[in-house]
Amino acid sequence: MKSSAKPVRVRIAPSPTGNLHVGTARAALFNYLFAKHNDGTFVVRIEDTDTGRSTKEFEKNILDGLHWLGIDWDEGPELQGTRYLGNHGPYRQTGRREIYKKYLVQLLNEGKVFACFCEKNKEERKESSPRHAADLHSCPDRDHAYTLAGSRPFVIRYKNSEFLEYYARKQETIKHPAELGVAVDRAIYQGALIQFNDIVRDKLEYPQGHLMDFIIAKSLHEPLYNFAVVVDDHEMKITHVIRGEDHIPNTPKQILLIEALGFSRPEYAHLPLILGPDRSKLSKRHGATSVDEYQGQGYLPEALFNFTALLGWNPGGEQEIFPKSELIKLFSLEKVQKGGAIFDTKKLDWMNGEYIRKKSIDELASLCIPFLEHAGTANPGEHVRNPECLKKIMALEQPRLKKLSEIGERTDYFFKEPEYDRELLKWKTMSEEEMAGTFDTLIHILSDVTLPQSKEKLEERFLLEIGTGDKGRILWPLRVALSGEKFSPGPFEILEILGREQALRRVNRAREIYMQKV
RNA sequence: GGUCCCAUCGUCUAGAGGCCUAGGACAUGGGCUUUUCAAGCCCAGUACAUGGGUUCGAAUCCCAUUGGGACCA
Repeated sequence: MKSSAKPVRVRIAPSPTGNLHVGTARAALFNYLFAKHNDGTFVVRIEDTDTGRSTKEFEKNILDGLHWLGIDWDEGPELQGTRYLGNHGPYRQTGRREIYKKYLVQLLNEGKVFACFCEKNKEERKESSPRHAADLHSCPDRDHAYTLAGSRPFVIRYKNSEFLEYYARKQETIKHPAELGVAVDRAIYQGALIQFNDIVRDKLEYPQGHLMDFIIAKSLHEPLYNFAVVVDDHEMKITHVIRGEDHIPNTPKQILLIEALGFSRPEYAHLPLILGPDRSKLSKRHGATSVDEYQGQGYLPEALFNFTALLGWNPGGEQEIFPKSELIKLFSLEKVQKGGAIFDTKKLDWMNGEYIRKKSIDELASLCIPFLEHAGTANPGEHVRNPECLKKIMALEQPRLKKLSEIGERTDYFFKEPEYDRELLKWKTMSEEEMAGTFDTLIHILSDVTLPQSKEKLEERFLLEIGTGDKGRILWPLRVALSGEKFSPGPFEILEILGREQALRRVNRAREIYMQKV
């Protein structure tokens, strides 16, 4: 998708205060798809701070998670920004303090912000102020000249109320916001309505009267999110800001800052939220929320990528399974959904199964080995060491598996003799005599055949013996004797893998277990 | 509480005024196949939140109500 327009540049700004949340991953995914679709650049900038304790660890987790999903970036912390269009780094907020300071000083000098030395901390304000007081903050410092004198703590506030006064002067009928108190009528403040375009939802607007002086930095060295992100978007030449809907309320503040700094406005696209089953924003109380948790449960990156891409976006056809390249080809922000989407793991499970079935046996085997070892069932078993055997097991489980993490539990009977209830051996309503006969037949056949043999050959041999009767009479007890499970793959497949010695031992043991109690 | 955003099956969604007695997928139920479970194939049920407009015609456009969510406090 070559476009003759200027190349798009998008970014994500994860804050390393936790693991890679699926919401962040989805935002990354959409940025990635958009960038790739338009032959543009995808930037990762880390919104770190000094206060975060395990920031480094979380950052690694986030970047690893993105890599695992198959989302790679053109500029970001690991690549040093050397791949495209020169260096826009550093890509960590803590490395850019001088840049922020420069713009902070500029705004102070132009009188567009002021240093506020109010001692009132957050708790005090909460208690002493009427509702909305935080929005209508006024303090004696706002009229003072900027000074660094004194070591008192201060915050830097954007002087929004001044601009409101300007609008007020333009229209004589307008009252000063302070006089109006809480009720700010948007019609009265028409002139102060911040409007911006959103690719997903068309026009959005916000009454400026609701954001009076707001804090943009805690000090010259500690910029806050809204300020830092505006500076970085400008410095990094970001053309499209694609992020979650929860950022809509930040946008007007950022626009005010963009205008104060004389930057140009990027295009905005706000993505619908990913919700939990109760329709509130997906959070820990809903269960797994981070990409590494899904990885740990044995979801394939392709499946999670495909599933997440279709959460809040759809290319319009009836297809469900899309390889990454196809998603890139089809992606468009215009087709992004407006309403939030519930993260439905049932559908993810199905999709994961589809991707598991697409894997080659070799790939599946190497993906499963860590899970087998983790489950402890593969007691570094001879079967794991024996690749031929492992492959056969994989082929058996491939159509059944929804998550790789199930592999241990599903196949542990290959690695150790199964435990089961005596009654499970009985097929429908067989009598004791019939069961005894079945065991005789099984031992007879198993002693006769030479294993290993293909399951087709085995089946042929057994059917010869069984004749035209009810096959379950022989096959159900055999299957249970071999697997100990109520549900499992067929007896011939298991037989083929276990070998004669093991099979005979298990059938004999089954007979013992069955006879014991009578 | 204030502001903003959103609204098609249980869930993800198709739908850009007539192709809609609303299509697909997951999930659910039933069937085929079958020694069991999967996989596969076939079938079924289930949705345009409500009320007003606009229009010859509305899931689609406008308004209100209701409901949900986000952000701020």
